[in-house]
Order: sequence, then structure tokens, then C-alpha cells
Amino acid sequence: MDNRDLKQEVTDKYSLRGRVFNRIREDILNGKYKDHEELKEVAIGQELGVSRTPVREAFRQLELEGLIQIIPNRGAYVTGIKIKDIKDIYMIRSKLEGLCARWACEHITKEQLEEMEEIIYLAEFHAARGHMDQMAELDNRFHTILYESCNSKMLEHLLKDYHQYVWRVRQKTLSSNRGAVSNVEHKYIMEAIKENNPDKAEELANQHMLNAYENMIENGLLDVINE
Amino acid sequence: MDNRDLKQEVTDKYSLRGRVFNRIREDILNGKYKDHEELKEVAIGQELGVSRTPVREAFRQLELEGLIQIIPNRGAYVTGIKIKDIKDIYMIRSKLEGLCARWACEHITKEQLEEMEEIIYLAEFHAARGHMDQMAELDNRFHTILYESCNSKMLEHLLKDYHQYVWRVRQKTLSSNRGAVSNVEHKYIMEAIKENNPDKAEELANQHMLNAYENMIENGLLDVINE
DNA sequence: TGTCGTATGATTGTATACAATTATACGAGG
DNA sequence: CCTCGTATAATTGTATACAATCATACGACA
Repeated sequence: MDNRDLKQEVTDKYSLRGRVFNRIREDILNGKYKDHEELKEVAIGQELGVSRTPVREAFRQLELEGLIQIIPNRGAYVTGIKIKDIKDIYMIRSKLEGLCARWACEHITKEQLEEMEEIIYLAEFHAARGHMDQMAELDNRFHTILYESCNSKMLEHLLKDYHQYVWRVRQKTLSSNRGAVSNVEHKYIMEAIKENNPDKAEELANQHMLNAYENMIENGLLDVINE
Repeated sequence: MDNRDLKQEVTDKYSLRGRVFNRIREDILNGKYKDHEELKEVAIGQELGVSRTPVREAFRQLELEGLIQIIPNRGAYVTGIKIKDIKDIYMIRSKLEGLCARWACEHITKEQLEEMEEIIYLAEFHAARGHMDQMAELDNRFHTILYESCNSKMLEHLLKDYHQYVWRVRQKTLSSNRGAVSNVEHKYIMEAIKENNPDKAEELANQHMLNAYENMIENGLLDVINE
């Protein structure tokens, strides 16, 4: 049992607590709950048909995820995504994806490389036809493989967390014409890893994030986020 | 109420849940619970004189902190600190402390700078006399101020998390003769920030972490950690 | 003797009851 | 009219009861 992380995933789809957690998380990220809105245990519980216990446990986890803030004896309040946070995350990711790509040079497997190539190849196809949903999905898979190939559960999980966190924003981003450009950048990163060039891979992954952020700003990230 | 983070601190010292959380966290970090040891809700509850409910909520948070792993319907198992994790964290911190120092150049306040200078000055005093406890405390304060001066709640909290996480190891590290050297590095970082030189500040903070890690290895980190 | 199924106990998952705390409304006093 | 204190309601914190699940032991059967 060596699979462990600084922050453990809540993938428990079958327990009530896990379902409540995922549901509320989705609702917050999708904007169903507004910023600073109060979440009441009984109300949520009734809505989902469960008692307060699993709701409370889900709340405790959402608090650590930063999606809500719990004030003792007062209540749980939604913490919306702030533009500043998105910016910070992209800058942080820029450094960390670079590190990840660097480590991937040493540790990536043949299978992972092949899957990357397949993803990039497929993405070229879908990019040409404007299949946005597929592009988003492929972007997801590329980064996931990259994270898994760095041989660091720590870094892998951290990056997956951030990736998730900005998911809603990212979807909007990729609906611009950046999809194709982004895929080319993926290709260059993959090639740098393939030829075992850590400096180049790090630099490219670094820049990839900065470009993604720049593009987001240009395309009016402000429409999606409130503040 | 703009104080919010990706991962919220559990500072609730007065609720039972908070106390249980902090207690178990301490016990794990201090090695009271061995790696892979099973934590039983009733046993912990009885030991601390509380019922299962707060224990369970604390467990859920500890899981997200990565200190335990919860297998549904089975139990909670301690996840000890791995040497590989420490290494990864230091490499990640290297990049992020660099970013933090860079941002601090723009955002640090006069008060924070003055406090930094005071800390460094004090540390010189204690370093000369081998006051290890004070050195650890001052190191703590320096980094905390650095984190707070970067104007990013996201980055601040992330770094504080990691700082906490490797705290036990760090204490051992500073008991070597590195305390004085480390303080000189702090001084250079502070000066780079003061003269508003982001590139230099980033590079120095970067290297500061790498040095700290190197020193840890040389001084036999292996004695403290199991694996 | 070994394997499988079942029974039993232990442990976690969930629901509910009760206690503690906080917010709100309302009225007394100035 | 404003302020303060108290009563009441709403909400969270905790404890406990019950249900579901899992681990273990033991015995039937091949």
C-alpha cells in the first residue's frame, strides 16, 4: 500500500459522504451556490435525502479543499473562486508543471509516452474540426499522464488538485482557438521529454502554463468569474 | 471576510474535533503511531474522552492532509512520512519559495522588512551561542513572514502547509551547524527583496531550499525517518 | 488435509436525540 | 428614539443507537 498523497482524493463514490462531497463541490464550482452563501446542514441533507452526519463530514473535507469556510458554531459559507486565485494558481502551476516535465524525462514509461503521442495525434484531428468537448477531454488526459509520469505522488496530487480547481475556467478557455495551439505545445513538451532534455521540457511546460493564462485573460476570463 | 485558501487551516482549538485533529496529527508526526498502524474510532475516542463523531470528522480531515488513509468500511491507517516525500517537498518548495520571494519584492511592507531584519539580527546572536530552540523558532518566523509578504493567500497557505509538514525533520536539521549558514542565506534573500531584485531573490530562495535539503541528507535525515 | 461456506464478532456508516451556542425579536428602561 | 438585556428560535456540536459491512473462526464436506 504505497499509494498515498499529501492530500488524499475523495473518490468514494458509493458512500453517502462521498456523494455529498462530490455533489456540493460540483455545485460550488458550477456556480449554483453563490459566493458567501450559507450552507445549512439540514437543508443540504434533505435535498440529498441523507442525514446530517454525512453532510457534516463532507463539509469538513470541503473546508480543507478551500471551497467553503466553516466558522465554529456559526455555519459553513461558500468560498467562490477569485480571479486573483486563478492567476496565482497558474503561476504556481507554471513552476510545478515545469518541475513535473523535468522529472518526467527520467521516469516516464514507454506506455505513457505512447499514450501521449496518441492523444496529441487525436487532438490534431479534433482541433481541425472544432470538437471542443473532445479537446477538453484530451487536454485533461495529456496533463494527467504528465502528472503520473513524474514519479512523485506529492507533485502528482498537487497538480491534479489545481487542475481540478480551475477546471471550470479551463473549459471556457479551450473553446477559443487555443485548442490547436495548446496541442502543439503539448507536442513540443512530449518531444523534449522523449529526447530526455529536462531543461527544455521544464522551460516548455513552464511557458505552456503562462500562455494558457495569457490566453484566458485575453478571452475574457472575467465573464466566467464574478470578481 | 476575504481570508481564504485552497486548503483551510484547522485551527479550531476549542472544538473537540479540532482538538482531536491536532492531537492525532501531532502523534503521527512525532512517531507515536507507526506507519500503517490502524486507528480505531472508539479507541481514540476513549483515549481522548470523546465520542466517535468528532473523531470521525477529524479522520476525514487527516485523510485530506494525507496523514492517514481511510479505506471505506475497513478503517483508517497511518501514512508515515517517506524520505521520498521529504525530497519531493523540498524540490517543490524550492520552486515555490523562489516564486514567493519574487512576489515579495513587489508586495512586502516596511513593517515586514523590519521584522525580517530583526529576526536575522537576533538569529546571529543565538547562532553564535548555539541556542538551537531559538534558532528553530526564528527560522520559522522568517519563513512565515516571507510567505505572508507575497500577497498570495494561495501560495502562502501552500508553503505553510509544507513547512508544517516537514517541521519535525527541520528541527533536527537546524541542530547541526547549518543554523548560522541558513541565517546568512536569509539575510541575502532579505536584501534582494529590499533592493527589489526579483530575479536575485527568486534564485537565492531557490538555492536556500536546495541547500537545506542537501544539508539534511548529509546530516543523516535517515535517522529520523523510518524508510 | 484442504477448501469453502457460514456464523459470529468487531468496526465502520448513518440516523437521530440531546446539548451548547448563536442569531433574532421584542420589550423595558433611559 | 435608542440601547440594552432577555427570551425564543434556529443552527451547529456531540453523543448514542442502529444498520451495514468486513474479518475471523470454525466446522462440513470433498
